[in-house]
Amino acid sequence: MKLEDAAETLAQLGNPTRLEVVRYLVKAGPSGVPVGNIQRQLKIPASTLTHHLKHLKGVGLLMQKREKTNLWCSINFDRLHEVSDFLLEECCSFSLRESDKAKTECDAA
Amino acid sequence: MKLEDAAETLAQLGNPTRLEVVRYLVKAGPSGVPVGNIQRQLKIPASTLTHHLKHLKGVGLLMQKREKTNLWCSINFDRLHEVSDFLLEECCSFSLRESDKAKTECDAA
DNA sequence: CTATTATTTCGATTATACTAGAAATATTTA
DNA sequence: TAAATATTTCTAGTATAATCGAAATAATAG
Repeated sequence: MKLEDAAETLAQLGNPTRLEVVRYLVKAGPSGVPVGNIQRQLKIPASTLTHHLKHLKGVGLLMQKREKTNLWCSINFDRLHEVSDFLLEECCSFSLRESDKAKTECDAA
Repeated sequence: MKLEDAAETLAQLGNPTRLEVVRYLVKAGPSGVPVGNIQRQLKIPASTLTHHLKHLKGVGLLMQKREKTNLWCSINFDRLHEVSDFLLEECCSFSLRESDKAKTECDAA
């Protein structure tokens, strides 16, 4: 993952409203949730939500699938992994928490 | 980690210049690097760099320690872990990549 | 076709972030 | 104290983002 792409993706995750949506979708799992459901559950005005969904889709975090009148949204877990991987990329040998220093999880890397 | 804090931290990581700094500091390891070193290596104007370092410090990603005229900067790896943990929080059971679906790493969660 | 429900576009307001040059401050060395 | 190096503050221009109401556009069901 290129730095610019990672930055853009992180920036999109860095908005509280969007992060809330992401968390909601993560909990919803792969089957996803309709837009209106998100809107009602998280009490986000429809136009605001559409705006944010477009952002999330733009960086590949969101997948959408139409079924009848509903637009189902689901998280792209692979993309979420890519971002978190980028954050920890190449820091394994330095990344042990103090509390984990005695363990050896990272020895293999 | 609270959602608002995670969002704020992710937002700070979401700027390309700052993410470049973070990556540089990650590679530098726990001993860190002086501000001027970052500035010259990444060719970031001093005032711009100071500005960004303040942001990173503000969300606890950056630790600083003075030694003579140099201000040494190092990454707070624990904080970096907290953020990436938040991203994957509670998505373990859904978070297998397609290519990993056959494996069982997440079965314990 | 009409009504209903779902979602998006438009438009406008407001706020905040990025950038960097110039000047200021701090710290050390001579 | 003066000179040199390191870092920060000040300031200002420019750009981009967040928000949401109202109106517009799907898509389906009756």
